[in-house]
This record gives sequence, structure tokens and C-alpha cells, in this order.
Amino acid sequence: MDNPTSPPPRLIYLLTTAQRRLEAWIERETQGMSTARIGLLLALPAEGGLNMSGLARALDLGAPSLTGLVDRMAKFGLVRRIPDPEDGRSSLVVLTDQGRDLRQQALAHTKKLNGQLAKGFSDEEIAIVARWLETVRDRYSQ
Amino acid sequence: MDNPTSPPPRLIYLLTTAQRRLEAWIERETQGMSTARIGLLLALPAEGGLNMSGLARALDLGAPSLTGLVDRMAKFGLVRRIPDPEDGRSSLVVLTDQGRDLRQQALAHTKKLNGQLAKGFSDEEIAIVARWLETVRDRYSQ
DNA sequence: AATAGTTATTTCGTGTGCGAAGTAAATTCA
DNA sequence: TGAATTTACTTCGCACACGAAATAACTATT
Repeated sequence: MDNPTSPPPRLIYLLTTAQRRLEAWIERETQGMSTARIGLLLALPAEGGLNMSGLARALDLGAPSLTGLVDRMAKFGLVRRIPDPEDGRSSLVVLTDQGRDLRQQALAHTKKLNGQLAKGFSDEEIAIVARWLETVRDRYSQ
Repeated sequence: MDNPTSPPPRLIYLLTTAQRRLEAWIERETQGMSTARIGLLLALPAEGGLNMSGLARALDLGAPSLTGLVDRMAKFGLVRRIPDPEDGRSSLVVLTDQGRDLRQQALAHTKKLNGQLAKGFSDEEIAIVARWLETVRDRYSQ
């Protein structure tokens, strides 16, 4: 039985700290990969490229954030920028060979972790969690 | 009915983006307050102070993060550092008058928002969400 | 009392994110 | 076609978080 007047959960605090701890854990576990970097690797197709706007949309990032992220990933030799043949303003981000290798690892790792994150909860419960996260994301957009 | 093989929700992505969007929304809504600043205001007692270690524990922050946060808040005249009379290594963070005023607003605002965040979900569903967030936070600690 | 070890905090460098403002290419429209 | 607008992206300055290393003060130990 629950306390008849248990205080409402501090959802803002929980959301913030859970995200931070998970991020830190991933960074330790992967020896230096962040969700941002993993996200970029996974968003890129194994062959061909995507332009910055498309990536920003896919990753839910602002343009300046993506510029910095791609800069850092390029410095580490994981992606390259090539000019978009169809639009002179735009550049396409493509994986390097090394990036493609890492992408495979990241994909496996992410799948495993997404499974782990559901452990201890039923499918119905995870669906509720997912729906809540989506609602927060969408309700407080813009 | 759900699709018999609906893909598992991308919990990492959802957690990250929900947190980011909520943070951005709060910052717009409050005209420049972050969850970090609000957290600090609420963690401090209206009278008296708390030392950095206690604050770090209360806010689930590392020591360097807290140093920066307190520096910025002090620059804006919301808190002050005073030497801890009981321990020469330690300093106590106390609210200024202006900080105390803002604390009241932040308290009301946070209560309202925490309520809003539960809207559209039953108490049981929110309890599941809270339990999941706590589990993630604690499972991936350290 | 001197030394060694622990604890509290800061500094430094880095990653990640944003808004505002800048630049350059494409598009619209007069 | 030429000017105005829009779009794609970058640059700059800032906030916030961390780990590693530095500093200062406290505690224990001999």
C-alpha cells in the first residue's frame, strides 16, 4: 500500500539526473563515446551521406551544436565533409572507414543498452515510460 | 492492439531529448533560469547555509560543477559564500535577499511544472515513470 | 610535534548544447 | 536580369557538466 499522501515525484530532478548518470555511464563504458557521437554515427547511412540540416533534424539538435559535433568527429577521423553536388550551400557528412567500423560497434552496444534499460519493467510499463518521455519532449517543444 | 513486433522504444534517445527540451523550455519560461540554478536555490535553506559538499550531494553534482554554478549565481547576486566557522576548508553558501525572493518564485514555478508534467497520466503511470527514472539513475551510478 | 593521510574546494581543459549574428549560395519576384 | 528574401551553415560567446590535478585545512599516527 502506498502512503495515502505520498509526495508527488520530483520528475524534473529525476529526468535530469537519470539522463546525466546514463550519459556518464555510457562514456565510461565506451571509453569516450558520448550519446551525441553515437547518435551521429547511427544517423549516418553506411554508404553515402547526409547534409547538416538533415542530421540536425534526425538528432534533434540545433545547427551550431551539430557543427561542433561534426568538427570534433572529423578531427578524430570518424566522418568527413564533402561538398553537396546538388547545393553549393550544403555539405554532406559521410562516414570514414574507421567511422563505419565504429558505427557497427555502436549499433550493437546501443541495442544491448536499450534492452538493459527495459530490464525489470514489463512491455506495458516501458510503453508508458516511452509515452511519457515523448509527451514531455513534444509538449515543451518550442 | 499493438503491432505484434513493434520495435522497442529508443529509450536513450527519448531520455536525452526529453530532458533537453524540458530544460530549454524552462529557460525560456523563466527568462534565463536553468534547472541547475533553480535546483541550487531550492536546495539552500531560507535561513543559514550549506557547504559545497552538502550541496553537491543534494543536487547530484560533482564538485567542479558546483563551484562553477555557485560562482555564476554569486556573480548575479543570488548567493554568497561565507567561511564555515567550524571547518576552515569549507565555505557555506547562503542566499542573498534577492536569492530568497527568487527562491519563492522558483518554488512555486517548480511545483506547478511538476504537476504539469504528470498531466495526461494517472498516478499509477507516473509512479511507473518515476520508478524507471530512479532505476536508471541508480543502476548506472558510478 | 612532525609526518602521513584524508577531505573540501578550486582550477584547468574538454565536451556538449544554445542563441545571436555573420556569410554565402539558392530562390523568388518585380 | 537584378534586388530582396530565404536557406544552409559557421562563428562567437556563454552555460553547464565532468575528470585530473592542485591547494589548503583537518585528522590520525608515530
